[in-house]
Amino acid sequence: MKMSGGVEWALHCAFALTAADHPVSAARLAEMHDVSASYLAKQLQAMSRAGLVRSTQGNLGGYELTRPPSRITVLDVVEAVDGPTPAFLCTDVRARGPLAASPEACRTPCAIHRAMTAADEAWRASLRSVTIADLAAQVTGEHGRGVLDGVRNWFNAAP
Amino acid sequence: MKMSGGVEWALHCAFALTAADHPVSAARLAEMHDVSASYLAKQLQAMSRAGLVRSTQGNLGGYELTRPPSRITVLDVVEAVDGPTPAFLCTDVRARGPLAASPEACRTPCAIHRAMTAADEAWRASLRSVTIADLAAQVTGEHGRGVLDGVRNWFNAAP
DNA sequence: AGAGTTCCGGACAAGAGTTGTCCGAGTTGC
DNA sequence: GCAACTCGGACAACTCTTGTCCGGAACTCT
Repeated sequence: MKMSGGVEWALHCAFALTAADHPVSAARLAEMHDVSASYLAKQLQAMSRAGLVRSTQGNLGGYELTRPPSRITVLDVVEAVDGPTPAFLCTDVRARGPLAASPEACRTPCAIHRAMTAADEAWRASLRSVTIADLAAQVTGEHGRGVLDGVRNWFNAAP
Repeated sequence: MKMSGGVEWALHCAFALTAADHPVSAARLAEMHDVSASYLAKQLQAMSRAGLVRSTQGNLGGYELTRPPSRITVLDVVEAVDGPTPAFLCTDVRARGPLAASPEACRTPCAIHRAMTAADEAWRASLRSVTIADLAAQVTGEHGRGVLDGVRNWFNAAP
């Protein structure tokens, strides 16, 4: 089981956009993190489809957050990029083979399915409890306010 | 993000082996669940490597649980088949690019890394809280004792 | 209005990981 | 000792992710 690597990029972008007061282009975000611009664009488009960021075209266009960072959870970003589908999908094994359970017994999800769903929900709840603003607060609390200021200055500097 | 489909098979096998008092061959387990025998063998080998089941070769060989089902958690099976690697792997994006953080600032995992690790741990804790015996108890509580008895009888019947 | 940016969506190739199959090594029972 | 049966790991086929690229549309500045 592996999560899409683009999730990490998207989270870092969401964190960086916290310090921006202008739209930031995808190319600039890619340059900042030293990652592929073409591929990062794909993640940003996914975030745009999910309504987390707003994209403006044109000369001074780019991406900006649609909501205050305290209203964007880590789960929002993960689901936007990686998809909302749970990792475990039940194929109803109990309904196959010579000992197949009766169809009416399969109306409720099986015990295995429930255990996996509960774990998935615990995972989501944990990600839902952390917002982008929390991440920013942790970073400034540990490494000082200079980090976000540096990002803002770099965004405002000429390319 | 998608989990290996073999995890579901392995869990069903672990559940079925609860009702067995003899070693059961991989072919018989595959026939019972109507899945590919060759591929199911791979999952059983992984469980054997993890020490969850013991394999005996020869004429009446097969697989059997090494511990009582109350000592085998769902997480044990998931990690045996799907691997113990967490889904999220941090590539230390903050240490790259023109705004790279200083190396000494990267001694501790970044905030994003911590959030993902905490969620992963919550997921694992949920899976760890359910044992194979719990699954069997749920099934008998909902569909009666006949289910496990049927499995046992089918195992004891001649192929 | 025109030129220069920028995003958007899709098509496309490369790579990794999963899914599935096969045959040899070893063991057991007769 | 023999034969039958089993597991175990090595071997392809396939799907999905990763990554790239290009044309079209929209916006800003001159």
